[in-house]
Formats: sequence, structure tokens, C-alpha cells
Amino acid sequence: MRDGWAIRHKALPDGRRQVVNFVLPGDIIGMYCTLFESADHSVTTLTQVEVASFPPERIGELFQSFPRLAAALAWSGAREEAILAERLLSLGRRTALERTAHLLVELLRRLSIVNMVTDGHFVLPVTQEILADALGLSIVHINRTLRRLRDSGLIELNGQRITVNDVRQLASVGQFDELYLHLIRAPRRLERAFSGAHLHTGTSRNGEDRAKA
Amino acid sequence: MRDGWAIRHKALPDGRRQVVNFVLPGDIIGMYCTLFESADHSVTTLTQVEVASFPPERIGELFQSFPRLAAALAWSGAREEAILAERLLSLGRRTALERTAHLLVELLRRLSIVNMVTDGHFVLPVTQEILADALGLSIVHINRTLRRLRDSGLIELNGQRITVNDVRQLASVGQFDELYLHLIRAPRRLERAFSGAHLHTGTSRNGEDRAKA
DNA sequence: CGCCAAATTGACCCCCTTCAAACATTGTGG
DNA sequence: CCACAATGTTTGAAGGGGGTCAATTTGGCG
Repeated sequence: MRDGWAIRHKALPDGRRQVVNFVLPGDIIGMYCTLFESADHSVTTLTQVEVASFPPERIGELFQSFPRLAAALAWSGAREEAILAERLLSLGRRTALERTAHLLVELLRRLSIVNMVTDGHFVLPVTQEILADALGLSIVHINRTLRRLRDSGLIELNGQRITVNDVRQLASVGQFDELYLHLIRAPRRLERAFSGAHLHTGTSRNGEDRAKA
Repeated sequence: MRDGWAIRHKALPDGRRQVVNFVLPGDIIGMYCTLFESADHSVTTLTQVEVASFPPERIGELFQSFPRLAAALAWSGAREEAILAERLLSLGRRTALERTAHLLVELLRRLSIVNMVTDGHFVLPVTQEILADALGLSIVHINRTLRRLRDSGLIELNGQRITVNDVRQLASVGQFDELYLHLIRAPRRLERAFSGAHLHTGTSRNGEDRAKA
């Protein structure tokens, strides 16, 4: 995705829908889908978009010939999975207010990377219905939650334009963990892994693993 | 993971926890983690486990020299992501009963592949607390939900052993979609992609994409 | 037998949903 | 320029699904 917004979403037979993730500029989409006969989710654009495509049959070739690109793809995949895991935490364990705050901070952070945020405000080409489907809430309740955030002065909304007045506090409300987005990437390390150089193993963040292998 | 059960999970500062996914025999775990400085989730074993490890610094080499293995890794990554997306749908849009039924069918299906299911029953080395953390419910409510499933005769529970009496109906309750697990894989296609052969592009399942790229 | 984690059940309450209606915004055609 | 749809937003009221609190029971195990 070079420019524009899209969503990846799934739906139940009866119409209930869940937005799995937002696709923003810089994101790689559909890398896996092309390898299988059928996709397991839908993609819908929210704005005009500009995409760059590459032939799926040459992924292998790519991995062999372009270690830096391969590293980028791997990094993208890892980040996507990290985002999904964090969203699972949101849907499973965060309240409506926390979820909403968290998502807004996530979008702010991700959009910052691609220079789509200026002075804490950015464009959210999204209806409240889509927000509801992303956060597992009803439209009505997303509306009330946004109102609470507005009333508390944390954000401002004018149409599709949102201004985050206090990122710190919003991140605090959403229990936002700065690490999961892998904003501080380790590109060198990645590239080395894909070009065959040696390096030492990584450390896990929480040590409560009690594997007895 | 060669044998045993584990869970990948995340937690909030105040202790609330979300189980992101179960790690079962045949699953590949931590492929991404090794590429980064810090992991974004924890792993805890639920039983004695047996794992096979490979040096993370040689992933690139692996992709170059062993197309079949590379294909397997890509397939694993795709499936993992599909499972997370489906779980998001569960947490966001399914009721407690539906979620529980869905998870049980998912585990049944995944365990079937590695021959850990006989006559519809298998071992669930899991406390109700873990189930609750996986489904975004309270312990109390998971207990009541399991009771409902038992009372309706869909499942039976004896300690850690669970028997699924009517998979069809349980899958129906959970709105289970047989496709997302990619049980019918396309290994040939995958391998071809990673060995550089040519093939045509895939079709997306839902056609409401309205990209104007 | 006694301990402790896990399972179970009851009672009460609250967050969020549902239903409903009013209101705002945007675009379209006459 | 103005009806007018159509879509999206906002707010109120009422109800339900699931949470919290608390107590009891069960089961594994030294």
C-alpha cells in the first residue's frame, strides 16, 4: 500500500462483522493470500488508494536474491502479527474506553511513521460503524465513548479530522505499550539473518516460560 | 513444537491477561521473535513439551537452500495469522457460547491433524482460567458456558478429557468456518512459489473490494 | 487425612446492546 | 436554490449478557 486507507475484515454468516486491521501506507498486504486458493478475509478500501504489486510467484526468488527486501517482508509480517495480538488483548481484556484510546494511539503512531500526522492531528477516513466493527462495540457505544474522550479534552473531532491533544494521557488510558509496534526496528540484524551472517540469539521479554524441553 | 501444549499470551500492567493462541504439536513458534530485540508476548507451557529448534541466524540461508522448508514456514505464518484473525472475530463479534464452541472445534480440528483426537475426545491440559483468558471471559462465565454445552449434550468433560459428541452441531453453534485453518493446503503451489516457478494469481474470497488503484 | 488449586453455584450489579427517534451532513435532481 | 433522499451522527430509555463478589464443593496429591 503506497497511499490511502483500507481495512481487512471478516464477517459471520448473519452479518456481524469484525475489522481485523487497518491497512495504511507502507503496509504490505496479501503476501500470504496469494499462496492459497482462497482468502480468509475481505479487503475494502476507505479512500482512493495507490498500491504497488509484485508477482506472487516470485516471492521465493525475491527471498533468494534480495535479502534486504526479504528482511522487510519478514519485518512486516512480524509487525502485523504483533498488531493482531495486541488487538486481541484489546478486544478480550480492555474496556470500551481503553480500546478506543488504544486504537487511536496506534493509528497515530503508525501514521506518524509515514508522515501523515501534523501537530497531533490526522485524517480518519472512517465511519463510527467501522470503528465499532474494529473495536467489537456497537455504533451507539462507540459514539458515547468518543464523546467521553472529547469531553475529557483528550481528543477533538471535526468531521474526519481528529486532533489528539494529549498523547501521553491517551496512551495511558489505553494502556498503550510502545514496544509492540516494533517502531525501533533492528534492520541490520534482520538483514544479516537473511544474508546468512552469524549472530547470537534473542532474549524473551517475559521470563515466566517454564518449558522443560 | 514437537509435542505438548503451550500458550502465547500478553498481559496488561494491572494483571488482566489475554491468551493469544495455543501452541500445539506441529506449530512453529518464535520465528519472528528471534529477529527482534524483544518479544512482545510471553510463552508458557501447559504440559511437558518437546521442541525442535533451529538457529535463527540461518533463516535466510534456509529460505535460499530449502524451498520446501521455506514454503512450510510461510504456510505456518499464514495459518497463524488466519487463526488470530478468526479469534479476533470471536472476541469482537461472537457471544460467549459461540466463542467457546468455536474454540473447541478449532482445537479439535488442529489436534486431529496431528492425530491427537480419537473418537471425538482429546485431552485439554487447560484450566478454566486459561480458557477464560483465551476467550476474553471471566472464569465464572466460562464455567457456566461449559455447563450449557454439557447440558445440551454437545460435549462431555471428565477432568482434562473432553469428548465432542456432535461436531457438526458444535461447529454450527460456533459459526465455524472450515476454510480459515487452511486444512486443505496447496503445498505444490507453495513450493513452486518458493522455487521460482511460474503460476497464476489467486482469487479473493469476497469480491467487494473496491480498490481503484 | 489435610491442604490447596480448581471448579461450581448464587446473588447482585454494571457495561454495553438494542430499540427508537431526532438531528446533521452531503449529494442529487428538478 | 431548494426539496429530498441517503447516509452518518447523536441522544434517550430499557433490557440483557456477562462481570464481580462471595461461599461452597470438588479433586489431586503429599
